Amino acid sequence: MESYFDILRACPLFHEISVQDLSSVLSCLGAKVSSFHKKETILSEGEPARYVGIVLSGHVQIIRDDYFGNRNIVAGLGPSELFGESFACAEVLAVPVSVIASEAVEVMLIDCMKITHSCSSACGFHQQLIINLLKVMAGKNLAFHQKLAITSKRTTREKLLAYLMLEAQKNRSNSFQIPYSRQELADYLEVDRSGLSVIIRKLAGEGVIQVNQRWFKLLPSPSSPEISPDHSWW
Amino acid sequence: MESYFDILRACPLFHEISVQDLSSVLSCLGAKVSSFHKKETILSEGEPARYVGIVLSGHVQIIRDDYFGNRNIVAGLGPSELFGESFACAEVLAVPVSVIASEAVEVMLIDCMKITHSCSSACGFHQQLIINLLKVMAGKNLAFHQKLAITSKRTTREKLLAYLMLEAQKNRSNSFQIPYSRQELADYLEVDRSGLSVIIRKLAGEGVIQVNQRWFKLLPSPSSPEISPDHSWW
DNA sequence: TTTCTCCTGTTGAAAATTCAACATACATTT
DNA sequence: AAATGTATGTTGAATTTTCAACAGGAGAAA
Repeated sequence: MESYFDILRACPLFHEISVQDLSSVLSCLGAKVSSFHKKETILSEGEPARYVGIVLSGHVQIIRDDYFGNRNIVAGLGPSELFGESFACAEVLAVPVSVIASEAVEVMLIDCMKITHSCSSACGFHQQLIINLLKVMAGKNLAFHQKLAITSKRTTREKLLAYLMLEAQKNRSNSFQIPYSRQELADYLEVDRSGLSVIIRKLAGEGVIQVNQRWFKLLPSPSSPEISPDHSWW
Repeated sequence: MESYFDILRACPLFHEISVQDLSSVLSCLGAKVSSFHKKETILSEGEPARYVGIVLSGHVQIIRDDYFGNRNIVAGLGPSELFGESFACAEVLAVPVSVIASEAVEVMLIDCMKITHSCSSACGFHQQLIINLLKVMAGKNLAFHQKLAITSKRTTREKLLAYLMLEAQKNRSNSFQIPYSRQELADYLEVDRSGLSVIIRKLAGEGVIQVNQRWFKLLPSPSSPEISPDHSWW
């Protein structure tokens, strides 16, 4: 368990909780660690919600498939990030999405009730945990607004550029690596994969971006100044 | 203030708080009531977030306009519903959306800090308020998932039907009134208004729905059974 | 190396959306 | 009654997306 402390310290759920206390907090919460292989399902659509998950290593994706096989990637999550907290808090009987391991992943699972209900031994951390959970959820709501800002754009081109600009902002650099393959990026942006390919090539041809696999670089345009100092990357 | 008690009692933020205690809770929170005319702006994009809003009467819309004037209606909210709680909790310096009065509206505004930070007089309600706020946010997250399930559909027809089915479910009836005009519905579904008109007429022609202004009725199809007992409405 | 699979890019045709412009209906104001 | 403004439906052209099918390349496995 101790080997994950760096990840857990960066996890907003444990903000303001010291490393020394972490062990006792985790055992009070009954935290368990599980591993999943690439493509394995961590939580299936339709299941009741109970656990809050924390990504310890690897990546997971929140997905929703419709009856015709179209996949929508709601979000991708990396180390220190939480999933399932909203469903568990709302005590929904059937979660509307699935959570899958997009690559080999380790997650920590915590029964949400153990967070929101103070324990009998009255350890003094629940108050802080609840406040932290509140902030996590607020942050998740903001993330949803960002996703909406992307997918509400009408064309593939606008969606892609909106996404890339947000990624550049997150990475504080004009060049960055995205966590999605082409098909996954299309599923995230809610567009057709082949159409996305065409747009990417076109934007590169216009000198708006440079691309190499999962690497992207936003090139400064004459009108809009660059976001941050750029440096070559290939 | 007392005239709003029925609305406030139905507000999930005050769940498990008795009507007798409501007055003292509200004064402890420094709750204020404001009125806004139709189309007036309650909160402007770019402003810092501070207040949680509760709709007392009328309707508000959470909107985002892009630089080309395209409007996206993120959500519409009626009496007893909250807005702004995520931004206030996350203490964002510039909210990414605006909140406008889609019709004449009264709202109660509460400083979010007063909720999340226990007061000096140590009134015993903060713990309950925070738990309630947690559930509200969890519910908002679910609402976002629903909205994504609608807007991630690729065609206007699928978006409209997904929306109408959710409304029918909410109203527990195949016939219901939607809170949006045609333009607003198009902005909510993220599609073109005139194209939406065409689809609505087509669906009515196919016998899938009946429409009259804001009234919609989902007609049972041979394959899928109806959602609930239907009754004529015009 | 060879084979196989998966991922990505390409293409063209079909379908759907957007856009602009106009017609109609309804309500409100003058 | 006339005028005005707003909301909605209609239409056709231009644009964009989707869909299906295929080709090339990278990597894994035999």
